[in-house]
Amino acid sequence: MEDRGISQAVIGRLPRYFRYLGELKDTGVERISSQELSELMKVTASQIRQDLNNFGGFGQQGYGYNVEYLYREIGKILGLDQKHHFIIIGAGNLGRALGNYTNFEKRGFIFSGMFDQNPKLIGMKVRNISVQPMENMERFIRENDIDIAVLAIPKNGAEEVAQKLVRNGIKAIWNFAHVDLNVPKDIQVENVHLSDSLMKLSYNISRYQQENG
Amino acid sequence: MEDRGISQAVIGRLPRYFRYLGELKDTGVERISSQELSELMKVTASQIRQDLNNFGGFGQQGYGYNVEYLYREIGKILGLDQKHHFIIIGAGNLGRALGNYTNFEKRGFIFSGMFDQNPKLIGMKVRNISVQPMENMERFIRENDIDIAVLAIPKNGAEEVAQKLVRNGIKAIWNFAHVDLNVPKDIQVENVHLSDSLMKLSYNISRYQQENG
DNA sequence: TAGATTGTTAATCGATTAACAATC
DNA sequence: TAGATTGTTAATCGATTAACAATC
Repeated sequence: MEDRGISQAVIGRLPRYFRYLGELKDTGVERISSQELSELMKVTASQIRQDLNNFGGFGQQGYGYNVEYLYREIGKILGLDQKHHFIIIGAGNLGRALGNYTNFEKRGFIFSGMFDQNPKLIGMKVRNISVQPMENMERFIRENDIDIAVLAIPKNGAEEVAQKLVRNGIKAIWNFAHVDLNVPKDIQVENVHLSDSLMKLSYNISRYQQENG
Repeated sequence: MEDRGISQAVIGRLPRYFRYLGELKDTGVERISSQELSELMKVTASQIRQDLNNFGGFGQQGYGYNVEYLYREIGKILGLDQKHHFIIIGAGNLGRALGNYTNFEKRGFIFSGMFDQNPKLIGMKVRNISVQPMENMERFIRENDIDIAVLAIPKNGAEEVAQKLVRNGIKAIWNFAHVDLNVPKDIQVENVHLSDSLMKLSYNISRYQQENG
């Protein structure tokens, strides 16, 4: 398994490659060299070749990379050729916003259910999905082959819900709650801590001002 | 200026320190050693000490760190002692969700305006803020001392809006549009590419399955 | 074939961890 | 003072970049 031990630094760059290649493909570009791509993406050509060669040789000496082919291969590496059913926990503003993102469907992520503990929100529709009470969640996961749960609830309830998710066989949690979840390491967790992101921005504003008056 | 050239790796960890210290403070913990904090946060004590010493010596030999003091100092480093006025461009689901996050206010980020090009959304209220037409944006930025713009629009319009923001003196862009913005380097940009994040999750699911059958 | 460009090895750079003297 | 723990230097580890032989 040569795929083992790919660093998260590399994995974190794959979606960006995928995006640029998709755009190139859509504008009819057939081939591209690591040099050209590096200028477009503002990274080194060396890094591009190193990154790709973690997964195999997708290029051809003297030619470069076939855009369509490379795009498709990176998609496969990212697992976008597979379908994933996901549920959203939390039908607040953020949960509803995520539920309405139709783009996820294009990448194989299928919005299958939505849950909330607030009785007022039960029955509300987000796209074609009705919000269900939390009590239905565990059974729903087991019966509907759900692999991803999107946690869009306040941090207080997050840990408890996460434990339930794990017990019912969820494979991955996309965590928007502002807390670090404590789950077994075979459960994949991707954190989106919006306020952390905003603080980084804040830091960089202050820093810039300090350095430049 | 000893603050110069702090790596983004370090900066990216500051909000997490800030969060843990805030929780410790709220539970009444007065002092903590790098060792104790390292166990809590699952990082090395060495990394904590190194990270903090980029900004100064906040601890005391034989004692550790005063939680309250360190919390406050990291807050200052992050610029959270300053007020930042922000506007949200795009009153779609995501824009509205972000506008409704009252937590940002606690950190000094003040929601001051919201804009959309869709006539149907003009006048809609998000908290106490009315959605205004895009035409008002440039003047609003100049007249209301806005430093941060939250870009919550589709990628197609993002670059054009970004240019307008820059021309009117915005300092930072919190970019949720799925595109890399082309702005001068004195403009701080923090990207939140949700679909990239989801793809990383997808990769890790596939990888885990491959390695474990 | 000659030219171009990959795949890959080697060199460099930066970030993390370990160790320990300084000091509270 | 003795013990604890920082601040900081040194060692290690990993990631990025450079270089170039392989090859299309």
